[in-house]
Amino acid sequence: MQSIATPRREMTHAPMVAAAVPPQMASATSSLDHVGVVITVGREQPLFFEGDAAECYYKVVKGAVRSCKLLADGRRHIGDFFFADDFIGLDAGETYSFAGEAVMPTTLIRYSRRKVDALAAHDPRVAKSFVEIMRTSLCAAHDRMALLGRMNAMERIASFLLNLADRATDAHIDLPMTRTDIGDYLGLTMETVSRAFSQLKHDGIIEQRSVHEVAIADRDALEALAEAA
Amino acid sequence: MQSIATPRREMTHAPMVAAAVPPQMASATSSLDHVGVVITVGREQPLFFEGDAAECYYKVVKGAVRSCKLLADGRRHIGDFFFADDFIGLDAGETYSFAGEAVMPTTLIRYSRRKVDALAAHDPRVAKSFVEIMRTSLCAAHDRMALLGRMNAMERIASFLLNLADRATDAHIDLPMTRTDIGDYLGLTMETVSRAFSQLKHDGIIEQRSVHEVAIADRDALEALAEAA
DNA sequence: CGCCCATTTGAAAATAATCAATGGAAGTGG
DNA sequence: CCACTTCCATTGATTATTTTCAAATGGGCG
Repeated sequence: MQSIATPRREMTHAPMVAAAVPPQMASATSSLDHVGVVITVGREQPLFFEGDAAECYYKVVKGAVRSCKLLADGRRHIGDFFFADDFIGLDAGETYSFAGEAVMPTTLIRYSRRKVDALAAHDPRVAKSFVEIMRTSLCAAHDRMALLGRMNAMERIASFLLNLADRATDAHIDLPMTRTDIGDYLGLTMETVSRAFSQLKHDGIIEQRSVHEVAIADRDALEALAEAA
Repeated sequence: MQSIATPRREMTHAPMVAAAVPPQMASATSSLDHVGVVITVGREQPLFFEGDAAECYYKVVKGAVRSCKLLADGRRHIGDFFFADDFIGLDAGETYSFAGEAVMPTTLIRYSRRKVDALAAHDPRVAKSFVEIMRTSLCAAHDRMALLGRMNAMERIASFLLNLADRATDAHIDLPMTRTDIGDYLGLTMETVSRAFSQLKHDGIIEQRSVHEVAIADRDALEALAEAA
């Protein structure tokens, strides 16, 4: 009875907060399917705004979503990126505490929160999978706080890339988001992000097929740069 | 049926992650009492280490606990401070993802995780209160990520003080932790923390009765400094 | 009373931000 | 289909904030 372990994602260099549904939960969450509706959202389009009444959960099918918070003077923080299989909204109270926006054209399943919560209330398997998602998110959030609080620019970028690499299916990493997005996610400016990428490329640690696609050429070196974690 | 709202803590300037048991849950969590053992821990003493098998939950009765993560080269990050009524450990997987240490002589209740989880498994009220604690923690964690990623030193300190003030029972704020602790919590150095306090004192925004006790003299000014959130 | 350790304060150094300009790719419209 | 436009990324130079290094102060505890 493995109530706790999440084989799916390693936490070694892993401050990625998004929580995919763990594989052993697949059957449980698939019971949600009949309350979900498939929707598509265009690039840079909002899913919901910060402060909106939180009436839906979402699961990403294809594409990428970011969660954003805006400070009073317009500074932006990206809380997380959500990719295929990631579940969005479990942490909401009455309202969403962040905006959800599509980074690229994205397909999602939208669930009525009311229905799903009711379903979870008398299906312990569903409830448990939700708790597990929250638990994983919480650990990842703590890892990312340490990253934001204590790592320098290159360490943050290296951790970020390793993180994405762990999620990726093949050798290359998709970066559907802009450099500004990455900066807002890592607590850096676009320029600092760009310089870090240039440095990694110059040092032969990554290769860049295009702006939005990189491959790790020297994983050991990248891990050394991120070793702080 | 208020399944969501947490009247207890306002999130306005509130990146404090620790989650107190919401008041409406008190009766539910009090059913835990007979599985808990009261323990006391001395100043700077460990409760558990990062990586230890997570066999217990804890609730602070009196005193203060910090959660710490160490980076490879010794840099330290404090994930959270836990005060009276805060619950510790719900986010643990098989092992603790951070160390728990008493900031001052502290009294806690230690719960067998196995027993509590079993209890939660067939008492929906307990399970629900746990989910609520995790949900609150997750929101607070996101707020604090934005703080760490996007706020400057003075904004972080101001937010921190307002946060503690919201939890405080009377007009003055207890700071049982050291300046280094505050720095490790806010992603700053001890010196930067100290300079911020000196500045606030100089500007008449806070008054310092002692190193570990301050009073907010000009709340509006402090809120203006923290307004970013 | 005196020692020790945390805090405060100061000066110098470093990291990242800001300001500014150039380069390049994707998409639009003629 | 090509040229134009626009937006994003890159690179460079300068500035600012915070860190680091160093010294002095002071409060609490034995």
